[in-house]
Amino acid sequence: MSRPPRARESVLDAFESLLVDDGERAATMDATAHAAGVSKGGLLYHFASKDALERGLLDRLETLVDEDLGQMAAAPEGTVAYYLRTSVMDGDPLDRALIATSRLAQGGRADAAEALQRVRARWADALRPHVRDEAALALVLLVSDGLYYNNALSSDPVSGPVPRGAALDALIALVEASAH
Amino acid sequence: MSRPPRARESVLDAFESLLVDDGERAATMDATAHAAGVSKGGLLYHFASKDALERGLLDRLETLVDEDLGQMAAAPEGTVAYYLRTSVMDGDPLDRALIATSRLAQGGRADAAEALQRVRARWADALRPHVRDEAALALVLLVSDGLYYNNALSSDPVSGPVPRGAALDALIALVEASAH
DNA sequence: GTCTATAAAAAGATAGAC
DNA sequence: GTCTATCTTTTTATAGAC
Repeated sequence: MSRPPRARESVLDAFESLLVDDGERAATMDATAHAAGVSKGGLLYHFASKDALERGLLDRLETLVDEDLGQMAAAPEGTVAYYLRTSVMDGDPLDRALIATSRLAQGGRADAAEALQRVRARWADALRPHVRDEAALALVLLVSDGLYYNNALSSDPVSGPVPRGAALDALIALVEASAH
Repeated sequence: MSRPPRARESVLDAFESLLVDDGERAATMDATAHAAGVSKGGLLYHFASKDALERGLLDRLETLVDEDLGQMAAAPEGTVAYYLRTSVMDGDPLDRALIATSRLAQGGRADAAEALQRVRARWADALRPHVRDEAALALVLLVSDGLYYNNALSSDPVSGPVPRGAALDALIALVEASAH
């Protein structure tokens, strides 16, 4: 278990927060350094370029997805239900890394878009044994993508058009009925 | 029917194309002017600022959604099937305006995000009479959102993870079975 | 309506002190 | 490891000629 430097992690946290809360435009190196409480020079010691900073975020995403795949396999409510429920953003580290990466991808960062497609393919492989056929798999994946898309759009993650509580339960029941 | 100046429209086309093809980062005023075949001064005559250019795109989206709602109500295959089928990007003007607006939204443009939520609400109102309940409505909307999200991520709109042909037909059948 | 020239600010990156 | 100072390039915007 290699422990990355604290300062490096808080720079990454700040970059991620700026992306999630204010969009790709706002996530400059200057703003990131300021939000992390370091100078631009301090930031550049840990990440030598904007590109390196972005790669740092993609690496973090990869690690968090590894962990999530483990959780998913062990979920008592079932793989599909776990996957859908955790697609509704509640601000956990994976949610944040995913939204932040999606902002980079839409900004025109090709490797961020590729990273997102890669993690989606890994989730697809994990779900496939638990659904009836490919159409059912597509349905589950697309509903999850839709949930993330809406999470990414609304500034307020709690209100907005994303179903929560009983509405989310009903949606999951509906998808599971089609998929199993 | 007010006919907007040709040059103005081609500036808007160029801006939209840059957003769709290369991302928000690439869609600068300089690049837009160049792609439209005008000078920066020429562009600024039609759109006095970056903000005005972006508002121009949002206005275009609004108009195209008006037209689409008319088409949707008259679709012989049914409202839900029409909605889902046209959520798979085939490069028509509405697809492009929607993806371009989504890039602006993720870039941090609050009014673009609001515009997207507004058009989503209009589609929801049009679909509601044609589905069983709110969970079914959420399902249809989220599958569509998921399709757009994936369209927006893959540089190549034809390959990539979005179902086409028979796979799309199977998906639509599955959703309709749950929704009607 | 469209152009060139130029200003003003912001962004990414380098150099070197501490 | 972290800082300040500086440089370069890019981006937005203005002014004014044609």
